[in-house]
Amino acid sequence: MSTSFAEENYLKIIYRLSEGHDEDISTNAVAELTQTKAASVTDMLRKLAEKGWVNYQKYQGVRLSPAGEKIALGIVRKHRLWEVFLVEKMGFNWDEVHEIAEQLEHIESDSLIDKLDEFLEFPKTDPHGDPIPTKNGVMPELGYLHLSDIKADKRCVLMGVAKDSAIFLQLLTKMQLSLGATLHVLEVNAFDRSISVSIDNAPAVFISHEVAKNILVKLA
Amino acid sequence: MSTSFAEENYLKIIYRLSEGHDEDISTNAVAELTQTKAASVTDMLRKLAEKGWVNYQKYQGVRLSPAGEKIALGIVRKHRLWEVFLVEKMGFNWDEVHEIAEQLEHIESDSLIDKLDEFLEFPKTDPHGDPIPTKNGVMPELGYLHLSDIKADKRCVLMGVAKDSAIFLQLLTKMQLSLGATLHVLEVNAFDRSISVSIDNAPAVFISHEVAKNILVKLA
DNA sequence: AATATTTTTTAGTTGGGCCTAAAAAATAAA
DNA sequence: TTTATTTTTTAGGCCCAACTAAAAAATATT
Ligand SMILES: [Mn+2]
Ligand SMILES: [Mn+2]
Ligand SMILES: [Mn+2]
Ligand SMILES: [Mn+2]
Repeated sequence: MSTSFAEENYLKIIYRLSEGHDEDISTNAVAELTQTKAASVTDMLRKLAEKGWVNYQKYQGVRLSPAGEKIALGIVRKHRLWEVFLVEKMGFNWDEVHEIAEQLEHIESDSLIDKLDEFLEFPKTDPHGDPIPTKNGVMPELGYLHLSDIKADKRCVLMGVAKDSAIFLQLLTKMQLSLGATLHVLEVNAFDRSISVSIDNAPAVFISHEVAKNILVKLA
Repeated sequence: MSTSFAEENYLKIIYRLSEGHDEDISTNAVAELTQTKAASVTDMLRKLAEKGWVNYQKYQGVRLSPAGEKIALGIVRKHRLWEVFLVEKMGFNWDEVHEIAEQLEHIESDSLIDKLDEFLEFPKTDPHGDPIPTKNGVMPELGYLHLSDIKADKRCVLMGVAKDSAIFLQLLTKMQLSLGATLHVLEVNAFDRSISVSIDNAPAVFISHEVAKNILVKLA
Protein backbone atom coordinates (compact mmCIF):
# COMPACT_ATOMS: atom_id res chain seq x y z
CA MET A 1 0.00 0.00 0.00
CA SER A 2 1.34 3.42 -0.86
CA THR A 3 1.86 6.25 1.58
CA SER A 4 1.36 9.99 1.14
CA PHE A 5 3.79 12.58 2.44
CA ALA A 6 1.33 13.51 5.17
CA GLU A 7 0.93 9.91 6.31
CA GLU A 8 4.68 9.37 6.34
CA ASN A 9 5.18 12.48 8.43
CA TYR A 10 2.58 11.41 10.95
CA LEU A 11 4.08 7.92 11.28
CA LYS A 12 7.55 9.35 11.71
CA ILE A 13 6.37 11.74 14.42
CA ILE A 14 4.46 9.06 16.29
CA TYR A 15 7.61 6.97 16.13
CA ARG A 16 9.69 9.78 17.58
CA LEU A 17 7.23 10.36 20.39
CA SER A 18 7.20 6.65 21.21
CA GLU A 19 10.96 6.16 21.36
CA GLY A 20 12.10 4.94 24.73
CA HIS A 21 8.96 4.73 26.85
CA ASP A 22 5.98 2.49 26.28
CA GLU A 23 2.93 4.69 26.82
CA ASP A 24 0.37 5.66 24.22
CA ILE A 25 0.87 8.98 22.47
CA SER A 26 -1.65 11.76 22.93
CA THR A 27 -3.43 13.56 20.13
CA ASN A 28 -2.09 16.88 21.34
CA ALA A 29 1.50 15.70 21.35
CA VAL A 30 1.16 14.67 17.72
CA ALA A 31 -0.55 17.95 16.85
CA GLU A 32 2.32 19.93 18.27
CA LEU A 33 4.99 18.17 16.21
CA THR A 34 3.00 18.03 12.99
CA GLN A 35 2.19 21.72 13.38
CA THR A 36 -1.48 21.02 12.90
CA LYS A 37 -4.57 21.19 15.11
CA ALA A 38 -5.81 18.37 17.31
CA ALA A 39 -8.92 17.95 15.19
CA SER A 40 -6.80 17.29 12.12
CA VAL A 41 -4.78 14.74 14.02
CA THR A 42 -7.89 12.86 15.10
CA ASP A 43 -8.91 12.65 11.44
CA MET A 44 -5.56 11.28 10.39
CA LEU A 45 -5.31 8.81 13.25
CA ARG A 46 -8.60 7.27 12.16
CA LYS A 47 -7.22 6.87 8.65
CA LEU A 48 -3.92 5.44 9.79
CA ALA A 49 -5.76 2.96 12.02
CA GLU A 50 -7.90 1.91 9.08
CA LYS A 51 -4.77 1.16 7.09
CA GLY A 52 -3.40 -0.90 9.95
CA TRP A 53 -0.42 1.31 10.66
CA VAL A 54 -1.42 2.41 14.17
CA ASN A 55 -3.49 1.10 17.04
CA TYR A 56 -5.91 3.78 17.99
CA GLN A 57 -9.10 3.97 19.98
CA LYS A 58 -10.66 7.30 20.60
CA TYR A 59 -9.66 9.04 23.80
CA GLN A 60 -7.08 6.27 24.36
CA GLY A 61 -4.10 7.68 22.48
CA VAL A 62 -2.19 6.04 19.67
CA ARG A 63 0.81 3.76 19.10
CA LEU A 64 2.43 2.33 16.00
CA SER A 65 1.57 -1.16 14.80
CA PRO A 66 4.49 -3.31 13.63
CA ALA A 67 3.60 -2.37 10.04
CA GLY A 68 3.53 1.31 10.95
CA GLU A 69 6.84 1.09 12.76
CA LYS A 70 8.43 -0.50 9.73
CA ILE A 71 7.30 2.39 7.55
CA ALA A 72 8.48 4.93 10.12
CA LEU A 73 11.89 3.32 10.35
CA GLY A 74 12.18 3.40 6.58
CA ILE A 75 11.53 7.13 6.54
CA VAL A 76 13.99 7.75 9.37
CA ARG A 77 16.57 5.66 7.53
CA LYS A 78 16.14 7.72 4.39
CA HIS A 79 16.19 11.01 6.32
CA ARG A 80 19.45 10.18 8.04
CA LEU A 81 21.20 8.74 5.00
CA TRP A 82 20.34 11.88 3.04
CA GLU A 83 21.69 14.00 5.90
CA VAL A 84 24.97 12.12 5.70
CA PHE A 85 25.02 12.71 1.97
CA LEU A 86 24.37 16.42 2.36
CA VAL A 87 27.16 16.87 4.89
CA GLU A 88 29.76 14.41 3.60
CA LYS A 89 29.31 14.82 -0.14
CA MET A 90 27.70 18.18 -0.62
CA GLY A 91 29.57 20.12 1.99
CA PHE A 92 26.67 21.41 4.06
CA ASN A 93 27.07 22.14 7.75
CA TRP A 94 25.20 19.99 10.25
CA ASP A 95 22.76 22.78 10.99
CA GLU A 96 21.72 23.17 7.35
CA VAL A 97 20.58 19.71 6.39
CA HIS A 98 17.46 18.89 8.36
CA GLU A 99 14.98 20.85 6.26
CA ILE A 100 16.31 19.46 3.00
CA ALA A 101 16.26 15.93 4.39
CA GLU A 102 12.63 16.47 5.38
CA GLN A 103 11.94 16.64 1.67
CA LEU A 104 14.35 13.97 0.46
CA GLU A 105 13.06 11.39 2.95
CA HIS A 106 9.91 11.03 0.86
CA ILE A 107 11.66 10.04 -2.36
CA GLU A 108 10.46 6.56 -3.17
CA SER A 109 13.06 4.19 -4.61
CA ASP A 110 14.47 1.23 -2.76
CA SER A 111 17.35 0.82 -5.17
CA LEU A 112 18.28 4.48 -4.77
CA ILE A 113 18.55 4.10 -1.01
CA ASP A 114 20.61 0.93 -1.36
CA LYS A 115 23.00 2.68 -3.70
CA LEU A 116 23.14 5.79 -1.56
CA ASP A 117 23.97 3.66 1.47
CA GLU A 118 26.80 2.03 -0.45
CA PHE A 119 28.01 5.34 -1.87
CA LEU A 120 28.27 6.69 1.67
CA GLU A 121 30.09 3.53 2.77
CA PHE A 122 27.31 2.27 5.01
CA PRO A 123 27.34 4.93 7.71
CA LYS A 124 26.10 3.91 11.14
CA THR A 125 25.12 7.39 12.31
CA ASP A 126 23.99 10.65 10.81
CA PRO A 127 25.68 14.05 11.19
CA HIS A 128 23.91 14.56 14.52
CA GLY A 129 25.09 11.24 15.92
CA ASP A 130 21.69 9.60 15.48
CA PRO A 131 21.76 5.91 14.53
CA ILE A 132 20.66 4.95 11.03
CA PRO A 133 18.09 2.13 11.01
CA THR A 134 19.21 -0.93 9.09
CA LYS A 135 17.72 -1.93 5.77
CA ASN A 136 15.59 -4.55 7.51
CA GLY A 137 14.14 -2.07 9.95
CA VAL A 138 16.20 -2.32 13.11
CA MET A 139 17.13 0.83 15.01
CA PRO A 140 20.57 0.35 16.57
CA GLU A 141 20.65 1.22 20.26
CA LEU A 142 23.64 3.41 21.00
CA GLY A 143 23.01 3.96 24.69
CA TYR A 144 24.49 7.40 24.99
CA LEU A 145 24.22 9.54 28.12
CA HIS A 146 23.10 13.12 28.45
CA LEU A 147 25.94 15.47 29.27
CA SER A 148 23.72 16.92 31.99
CA ASP A 149 23.89 13.58 33.82
CA ILE A 150 27.69 13.35 33.88
CA LYS A 151 29.29 13.76 37.31
CA ALA A 152 32.07 16.21 38.03
CA ASP A 153 35.58 15.09 37.11
CA LYS A 154 34.43 12.59 34.48
CA ARG A 155 35.73 12.63 30.93
CA CYS A 156 33.54 11.81 27.96
CA VAL A 157 33.25 12.13 24.17
CA LEU A 158 30.53 14.07 22.36
CA MET A 159 28.60 11.48 20.32
CA GLY A 160 25.40 13.18 19.31
CA VAL A 161 22.70 15.76 19.92
CA ALA A 162 19.12 15.32 21.05
CA LYS A 163 17.82 18.26 19.05
CA ASP A 164 18.12 19.12 15.35
CA SER A 165 17.20 22.79 15.41
CA ALA A 166 19.56 25.01 13.46
CA ILE A 167 19.78 27.58 16.22
CA PHE A 168 20.92 24.97 18.74
CA LEU A 169 23.46 23.41 16.39
CA GLN A 170 24.88 26.78 15.47
CA LEU A 171 25.40 27.55 19.13
CA LEU A 172 27.26 24.29 19.59
CA THR A 173 29.49 25.10 16.66
CA LYS A 174 30.19 28.52 18.12
CA MET A 175 31.19 26.81 21.40
CA GLN A 176 33.58 24.42 19.60
CA LEU A 177 31.26 21.55 20.37
CA SER A 178 31.23 19.07 17.51
CA LEU A 179 30.98 15.30 17.21
CA GLY A 180 34.06 13.62 18.62
CA ALA A 181 35.05 16.46 20.93
CA THR A 182 36.44 15.28 24.27
CA LEU A 183 34.73 16.82 27.26
CA HIS A 184 36.13 17.01 30.74
CA VAL A 185 33.42 17.96 33.22
CA LEU A 186 35.20 19.95 35.89
CA GLU A 187 32.35 21.17 38.00
CA VAL A 188 28.58 21.07 38.29
CA ASN A 189 27.29 24.42 39.51
CA ALA A 190 24.41 23.91 41.88
CA PHE A 191 22.88 27.34 41.42
CA ASP A 192 21.77 27.00 37.78
CA ARG A 193 22.92 23.44 37.07
CA SER A 194 25.35 24.81 34.51
CA ILE A 195 28.58 22.87 34.16
CA SER A 196 32.20 23.89 33.72
CA VAL A 197 33.72 21.87 30.93
CA SER A 198 37.07 21.71 29.24
CA ILE A 199 36.52 21.02 25.55
CA ASP A 200 39.44 19.25 23.85
CA ASN A 201 41.63 20.28 26.80
CA ALA A 202 41.06 23.97 26.26
CA PRO A 203 40.41 26.29 29.20
CA ALA A 204 37.05 25.56 30.82
CA VAL A 205 33.83 27.15 29.64
CA PHE A 206 30.31 27.19 31.06
CA ILE A 207 27.61 25.07 29.45
CA SER A 208 24.02 25.75 30.49
CA HIS A 209 21.84 22.92 31.72
CA GLU A 210 19.53 23.53 28.76
CA VAL A 211 22.39 22.89 26.35
CA ALA A 212 23.93 20.01 28.33
CA LYS A 213 20.57 18.22 28.37
CA ASN A 214 20.66 18.02 24.60
CA ILE A 215 24.22 16.82 24.22
CA LEU A 216 24.79 13.06 24.05
CA VAL A 217 28.07 11.56 25.22
CA LYS A 218 29.77 8.33 26.06
CA LEU A 219 32.19 8.04 28.95
CA ALA A 220 35.83 8.01 27.92
CA MET B 1 5.39 32.54 -4.78
CA SER B 2 5.60 28.84 -4.07
CA THR B 3 4.74 26.10 -6.51
CA SER B 4 3.07 22.75 -5.91
CA PHE B 5 4.28 19.54 -7.52
CA ALA B 6 1.26 19.58 -9.82
CA GLU B 7 1.91 23.13 -10.94
CA GLU B 8 5.57 22.40 -11.58
CA ASN B 9 4.66 19.36 -13.66
CA TYR B 10 2.23 21.35 -15.76
CA LEU B 11 4.74 24.12 -16.38
CA LYS B 12 7.41 21.63 -17.33
CA ILE B 13 5.10 19.86 -19.75
CA ILE B 14 3.94 23.09 -21.36
CA TYR B 15 7.59 23.99 -21.75
CA ARG B 16 8.36 20.70 -23.44
CA LEU B 17 5.43 21.07 -25.82
CA SER B 18 6.53 24.59 -26.70
CA GLU B 19 10.16 23.80 -27.47
CA GLY B 20 11.13 24.66 -31.00
CA HIS B 21 7.95 25.99 -32.59
CA ASP B 22 6.02 29.09 -31.62
CA GLU B 23 2.34 28.07 -31.62
CA ASP B 24 0.03 27.92 -28.62
CA ILE B 25 -0.33 24.57 -26.90
CA SER B 26 -3.69 22.81 -26.91
CA THR B 27 -5.50 21.62 -23.81
CA ASN B 28 -5.57 18.07 -25.13
CA ALA B 29 -1.83 17.99 -25.74
CA VAL B 30 -1.22 18.95 -22.13
CA ALA B 31 -3.77 16.40 -20.92
CA GLU B 32 -1.99 13.62 -22.75
CA LEU B 33 1.40 14.32 -21.18
CA THR B 34 0.10 15.00 -17.68
CA GLN B 35 -1.94 11.82 -17.85
CA THR B 36 -5.04 13.71 -16.83
CA LYS B 37 -8.32 14.65 -18.48
CA ALA B 38 -8.90 17.80 -20.53
CA ALA B 39 -11.31 19.14 -17.93
CA SER B 40 -8.63 18.99 -15.26
CA VAL B 41 -6.20 20.77 -17.55
CA THR B 42 -8.64 23.60 -18.14
CA ASP B 43 -8.94 24.01 -14.37
CA MET B 44 -5.20 24.16 -13.90
CA LEU B 45 -4.58 26.50 -16.82
CA ARG B 46 -6.97 29.00 -15.27
CA LYS B 47 -5.00 28.80 -12.01
CA LEU B 48 -1.61 29.09 -13.71
CA ALA B 49 -2.84 32.11 -15.68
CA GLU B 50 -4.02 33.74 -12.45
CA LYS B 51 -0.55 33.33 -10.99
CA GLY B 52 0.98 34.88 -14.07
CA TRP B 53 2.90 31.83 -15.22
CA VAL B 54 1.04 31.25 -18.50
CA ASN B 55 -0.89 33.27 -21.02
CA TYR B 56 -4.19 31.59 -21.51
CA GLN B 57 -7.53 32.55 -22.98
CA LYS B 58 -10.18 29.95 -23.27
CA TYR B 59 -10.35 28.09 -26.55
CA GLN B 60 -7.11 29.82 -27.58
CA GLY B 61 -4.52 27.46 -26.15
CA VAL B 62 -1.75 28.28 -23.73
CA ARG B 63 1.87 29.42 -23.68
CA LEU B 64 4.35 30.10 -20.91
CA SER B 65 4.90 33.63 -19.68
CA PRO B 66 8.53 34.66 -19.03
CA ALA B 67 7.95 33.92 -15.32
CA GLY B 68 6.51 30.50 -16.12
CA GLU B 69 9.36 29.66 -18.45
CA LYS B 70 11.85 30.54 -15.73
CA ILE B 71 10.17 28.12 -13.34
CA ALA B 72 10.01 25.41 -15.99
CA LEU B 73 13.68 25.79 -16.82
CA GLY B 74 14.51 25.50 -13.14
CA ILE B 75 12.64 22.22 -12.91
CA VAL B 76 14.30 20.88 -16.05
CA ARG B 77 17.67 21.93 -14.70
CA LYS B 78 17.07 20.03 -11.48
CA HIS B 79 15.71 16.98 -13.30
CA ARG B 80 18.76 16.71 -15.53
CA LEU B 81 21.33 17.40 -12.82
CA TRP B 82 19.76 14.68 -10.67
CA GLU B 83 19.87 12.32 -13.64
CA VAL B 84 23.59 12.96 -14.01
CA PHE B 85 24.01 12.29 -10.31
CA LEU B 86 22.09 9.04 -10.50
CA VAL B 87 24.14 7.73 -13.42
CA GLU B 88 27.58 9.13 -12.60
CA LYS B 89 27.58 8.79 -8.84
CA MET B 90 25.01 6.16 -8.00
CA GLY B 91 25.72 3.75 -10.81
CA PHE B 92 22.27 3.61 -12.40
CA ASN B 93 21.85 2.88 -16.09
CA TRP B 94 20.46 5.60 -18.33
CA ASP B 95 17.14 3.80 -18.61
CA GLU B 96 16.59 3.70 -14.84
CA VAL B 97 16.85 7.32 -13.83
CA HIS B 98 13.93 9.20 -15.31
CA GLU B 99 11.28 8.13 -12.81
CA ILE B 100 13.47 8.91 -9.83
CA ALA B 101 14.42 12.28 -11.29
CA GLU B 102 10.71 13.02 -11.70
CA GLN B 103 10.56 12.98 -7.91
CA LEU B 104 13.88 14.65 -7.17
CA GLU B 105 13.19 17.58 -9.49
CA HIS B 106 10.68 18.92 -6.95
CA ILE B 107 13.13 19.18 -4.06
CA GLU B 108 13.30 22.83 -3.18
CA SER B 109 16.74 24.16 -2.21
CA ASP B 110 18.77 26.51 -4.33
CA SER B 111 21.95 25.86 -2.41
CA LEU B 112 21.51 22.12 -2.85
CA ILE B 113 21.34 22.49 -6.60
CA ASP B 114 24.36 24.77 -6.65
CA LYS B 115 26.35 22.26 -4.65
CA LEU B 116 25.10 19.34 -6.71
CA ASP B 117 26.14 21.13 -9.88
CA GLU B 118 29.61 21.68 -8.47
CA PHE B 119 29.84 18.12 -7.16
CA LEU B 120 29.07 16.86 -10.66
CA GLU B 121 31.66 19.24 -12.10
CA PHE B 122 29.18 21.44 -13.93
CA PRO B 123 27.90 18.99 -16.54
CA LYS B 124 26.59 20.48 -19.77
CA THR B 125 24.33 17.57 -20.70
CA ASP B 126 22.39 14.84 -18.94
CA PRO B 127 22.77 11.06 -19.49
CA HIS B 128 20.45 11.26 -22.49
CA GLY B 129 22.43 14.02 -24.17
CA ASP B 130 19.90 16.70 -23.23
CA PRO B 131 21.34 20.13 -22.42
CA ILE B 132 21.18 21.31 -18.81
CA PRO B 133 19.75 24.83 -18.47
CA THR B 134 22.12 27.28 -16.82
CA LYS B 135 21.55 28.64 -13.33
CA ASN B 136 20.21 31.87 -14.79
CA GLY B 137 17.67 30.09 -16.92
CA VAL B 138 19.17 29.70 -20.36
CA MET B 139 18.68 26.49 -22.29
CA PRO B 140 21.79 25.82 -24.40
CA GLU B 141 21.03 25.07 -28.02
CA LEU B 142 22.96 22.03 -29.17
CA GLY B 143 21.62 21.81 -32.72
CA TYR B 144 21.80 18.06 -33.14
CA LEU B 145 20.36 16.23 -36.15
CA HIS B 146 18.04 13.26 -36.21
CA LEU B 147 19.78 10.10 -37.36
CA SER B 148 16.82 9.54 -39.68
CA ASP B 149 17.82 12.67 -41.60
CA ILE B 150 21.41 11.62 -42.25
CA LYS B 151 22.25 10.80 -45.85
CA ALA B 152 23.89 7.54 -46.93
CA ASP B 153 27.67 7.41 -46.62
CA LYS B 154 27.82 10.07 -43.91
CA ARG B 155 29.56 9.49 -40.57
CA CYS B 156 28.27 10.93 -37.32
CA VAL B 157 28.47 10.64 -33.55
CA LEU B 158 25.57 9.70 -31.29
CA MET B 159 24.98 12.72 -29.03
CA GLY B 160 21.55 12.17 -27.52
CA VAL B 161 18.10 10.66 -27.64
CA ALA B 162 14.75 12.33 -28.22
CA LYS B 163 12.84 9.96 -25.96
CA ASP B 164 13.37 8.95 -22.32
CA SER B 165 11.30 5.78 -22.16
CA ALA B 166 13.05 2.85 -20.53
CA ILE B 167 11.97 0.41 -23.22
CA PHE B 168 13.53 2.56 -25.94
CA LEU B 169 16.77 3.13 -24.04
CA GLN B 170 17.11 -0.55 -23.28
CA LEU B 171 16.78 -1.36 -26.95
CA LEU B 172 19.52 1.09 -27.78
CA THR B 173 21.77 -0.50 -25.19
CA LYS B 174 21.06 -3.90 -26.65
CA MET B 175 22.05 -2.56 -30.08
CA GLN B 176 25.35 -1.15 -28.73
CA LEU B 177 24.03 2.35 -29.23
CA SER B 178 25.28 4.61 -26.47
CA LEU B 179 26.34 8.25 -26.23
CA GLY B 180 29.57 8.81 -28.13
CA ALA B 181 29.18 5.87 -30.51
CA THR B 182 30.37 6.60 -34.04
CA LEU B 183 27.80 5.81 -36.67
CA HIS B 184 28.51 5.24 -40.35
CA VAL B 185 25.28 5.33 -42.32
CA LEU B 186 25.86 2.92 -45.20
CA GLU B 187 22.46 2.78 -46.80
CA VAL B 188 18.95 4.16 -46.52
CA ASN B 189 16.46 1.48 -47.45
CA ALA B 190 13.57 3.03 -49.36
CA PHE B 191 11.06 0.29 -48.58
CA ASP B 192 10.72 0.88 -44.82
CA ARG B 193 13.08 3.80 -44.36
CA SER B 194 15.28 1.65 -42.19
CA ILE B 195 18.99 2.37 -42.40
CA SER B 196 22.05 0.17 -42.50
CA VAL B 197 24.60 1.49 -40.03
CA SER B 198 28.01 0.46 -38.87
CA ILE B 199 28.31 1.20 -35.15
CA ASP B 200 31.88 1.85 -34.00
CA ASN B 201 33.14 0.21 -37.19
CA ALA B 202 31.41 -3.11 -36.47
CA PRO B 203 29.57 -4.99 -39.24
CA ALA B 204 26.46 -3.12 -40.33
CA VAL B 205 23.09 -3.57 -38.60
CA PHE B 206 19.61 -2.37 -39.49
CA ILE B 207 18.06 0.49 -37.55
CA SER B 208 14.35 1.10 -38.03
CA HIS B 209 13.09 4.53 -38.97
CA GLU B 210 11.18 4.67 -35.67
CA VAL B 211 14.43 4.23 -33.77
CA ALA B 212 16.53 6.47 -36.03
CA LYS B 213 14.01 9.29 -35.62
CA ASN B 214 14.73 9.35 -31.90
CA ILE B 215 18.50 9.28 -32.09
CA LEU B 216 20.32 12.62 -32.12
CA VAL B 217 23.69 12.96 -33.81
CA LYS B 218 26.21 15.46 -34.98
CA LEU B 219 28.13 14.98 -38.21
CA ALA B 220 31.70 13.76 -37.74
C1' DA C 1 -19.75 14.34 44.86
C1' DA C 2 -20.26 18.22 42.28
C1' DT C 3 -18.05 21.49 39.45
C1' DA C 4 -14.40 23.41 36.63
C1' DT C 5 -10.79 22.69 33.35
C1' DT C 6 -8.39 20.34 29.83
C1' DT C 7 -8.29 17.13 26.15
C1' DT C 8 -10.31 14.98 22.40
C1' DT C 9 -13.77 14.21 19.10
C1' DT C 10 -17.55 15.51 15.91
C1' DA C 11 -19.75 18.55 12.60
C1' DG C 12 -19.40 21.42 9.06
C1' DT C 13 -16.13 24.11 5.65
C1' DT C 14 -12.36 25.01 2.62
C1' DG C 15 -8.90 24.55 -1.18
C1' DG C 16 -6.17 21.65 -4.25
C1' DG C 17 -6.31 18.52 -7.80
C1' DC C 18 -8.58 15.29 -9.92
C1' DC C 19 -13.02 13.04 -12.12
C1' DT C 20 -17.57 12.33 -15.32
C1' DA C 21 -21.30 14.09 -17.91
C1' DA C 22 -23.27 17.69 -20.33
C1' DA C 23 -23.00 22.12 -22.74
C1' DA C 24 -20.70 25.25 -25.77
C1' DA C 25 -17.41 26.61 -29.12
C1' DA C 26 -14.38 25.64 -32.89
C1' DT C 27 -13.41 23.05 -36.84
C1' DA C 28 -14.35 19.72 -40.58
C1' DA C 29 -17.45 17.56 -43.83
C1' DA C 30 -21.32 17.35 -46.62
C1' DT D 1 -23.91 26.99 -45.67
C1' DT D 2 -25.92 23.79 -42.96
C1' DT D 3 -24.68 19.68 -40.46
C1' DA D 4 -21.56 16.57 -38.15
C1' DT D 5 -17.44 15.92 -35.49
C1' DT D 6 -13.89 17.22 -32.44
C1' DT D 7 -12.13 20.09 -28.90
C1' DT D 8 -12.71 22.64 -24.93
C1' DT D 9 -15.15 24.41 -21.13
C1' DT D 10 -18.65 24.32 -17.39
C1' DA D 11 -21.21 22.11 -13.77
C1' DG D 12 -21.26 19.23 -10.16
C1' DG D 13 -18.80 15.74 -7.25
C1' DC D 14 -15.08 13.13 -4.87
C1' DC D 15 -11.02 12.48 -1.97
C1' DC D 16 -7.26 14.35 0.82
C1' DA D 17 -5.61 17.09 4.42
C1' DA D 18 -6.21 20.91 6.65
C1' DC D 19 -9.32 24.40 9.42
C1' DT D 20 -12.95 26.50 13.27
C1' DA D 21 -16.57 26.01 16.46
C1' DA D 22 -19.20 23.23 19.30
C1' DA D 23 -20.03 18.93 21.80
C1' DA D 24 -18.45 15.18 24.56
C1' DA D 25 -15.32 12.73 27.39
C1' DA D 26 -11.60 12.57 30.62
C1' DT D 27 -9.22 14.64 34.31
C1' DA D 28 -8.45 17.95 38.05
C1' DT D 29 -10.18 20.93 41.73
C1' DT D 30 -13.01 22.40 45.23
MN1 LIG E 1 17.06 15.72 10.72
MN1 LIG F 1 19.79 14.04 12.01
MN1 LIG G 1 14.26 12.39 -17.66
MN1 LIG H 1 17.16 13.06 -19.41
